[in-house]
Amino acid sequence: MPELPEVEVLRLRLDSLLANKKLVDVDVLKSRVVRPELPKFLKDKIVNCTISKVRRRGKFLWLELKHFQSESAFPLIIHLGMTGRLFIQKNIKSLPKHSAVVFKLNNEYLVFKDPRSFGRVTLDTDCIENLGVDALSSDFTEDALASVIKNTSQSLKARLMNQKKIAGLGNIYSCEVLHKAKISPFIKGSSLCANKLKDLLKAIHVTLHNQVNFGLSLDLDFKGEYKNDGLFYYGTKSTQKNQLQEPFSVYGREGESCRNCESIIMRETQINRSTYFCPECQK
DNA sequence: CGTCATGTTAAGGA
DNA sequence: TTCCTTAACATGAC
Repeated sequence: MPELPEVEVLRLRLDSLLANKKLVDVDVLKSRVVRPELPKFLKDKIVNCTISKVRRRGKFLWLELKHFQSESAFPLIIHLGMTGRLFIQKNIKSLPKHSAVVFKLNNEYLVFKDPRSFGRVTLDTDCIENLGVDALSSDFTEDALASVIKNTSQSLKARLMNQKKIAGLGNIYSCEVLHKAKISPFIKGSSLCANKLKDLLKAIHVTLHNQVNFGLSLDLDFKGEYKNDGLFYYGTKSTQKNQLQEPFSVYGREGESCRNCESIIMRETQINRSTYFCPECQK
């Protein structure tokens, strides 16, 4: 589920559903997902806290918690990893397979499920303190982008995916953004001219905003099924006929033709991931 | 059977 | 020290 637009859509929906609700209990079913602290420590800290706000930076989501007497808030951080999903159930008579953590509220349950267990629930703030600038924040300027992509031996795409430099772009949207800006994923960032740098910044903004709007347009119902379950999921294209499709330009389109120039989209391995690109548009 | 998958990070090398 | 590359984590879809 997990790049910036999907997490942002989830954040907006969760914020309206969870604000001012109280955490009554927590049940950790997959202890691997709660790390590095122990599940008991987590439970002791968060039970009886109230959720004041749901926040996000990059792909990290957190519930801002307050103890009933205390003024200060602290974050309960949730990262979805590759397969994490969050949804709300009225009861827990049947929990989905691979449920990892169940948060009990007064009249409902917030369920975190994660088959691959790459996701994480934690009180340890190291992971958000070391993040780079959020790709949708107003601090993500031309200067910020320039300082991230120059003075390195890494390829431009590797740089875009480095969360310590820019928070929010993953493999899908890094491919998409570079195609939109018509820039090769394999070049060094230092070789980008000023105009191309502007194109790239704009492509990042437009692509991410469009995807957030797309996600908000989906009809989600938080029932915890694979479809319409409260998650903006990139696999939605395989659901109902009247559902909008996520229109990727290059990602997952190896062998298909580029919509700009008709060339065949290629796939190559780069930093252990698949990079999809148009060899004509992105020279 | 084999290959691929939206992500992070510990460990090792330069 | 810092910066970079690789392998590993665990399960499912095709």
